[in-house]
Amino acid sequence: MKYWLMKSEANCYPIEYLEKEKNQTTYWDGVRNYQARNFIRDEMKIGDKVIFYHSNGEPPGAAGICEVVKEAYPDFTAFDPENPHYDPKSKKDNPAWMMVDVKLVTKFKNFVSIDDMRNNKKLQKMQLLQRGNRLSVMPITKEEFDEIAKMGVPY
DNA sequence: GCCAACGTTGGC
DNA sequence: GCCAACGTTGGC
Repeated sequence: MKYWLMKSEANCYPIEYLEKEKNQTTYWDGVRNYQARNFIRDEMKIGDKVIFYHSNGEPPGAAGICEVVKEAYPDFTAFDPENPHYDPKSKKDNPAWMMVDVKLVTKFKNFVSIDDMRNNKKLQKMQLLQRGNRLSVMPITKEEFDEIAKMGVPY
């Protein structure tokens, strides 16, 4: 099993929206970066755990945990000219962009801000915290996942 | 709203 | 295939 961190803009699709979805499940659309796409297409498997991260938030940070419940399939929002994520380069017979379905596991009782993560020695190496990081989907280690989960849901 | 960082595009 | 210009991301 792998562990991931995925960013969603806090003012666009916060974790509260996922909470309200039917079966607390949604499709993760709008990834338009090849490196992130490759992770989704090639490496994400059912049961993988994902840190749901709020970017552009007040403050930015980890809001909860979800898990992959459906593996990569074409991101249909790329085919729709009306959709903000429309990309004419992606054809139905040769889709450029992929998505997975994720289901909410838990929303954190304690929101874990990016400052909290920066101040935690065990999380220093995370790609998220490196200068200039822009990837919206990135792998993290089990240790990092467990640490964030511990900070988010204290006993 | 600013702007550093970085990915993508397109002329050559 | 290089690289300048441009667009986007995302923390601040």
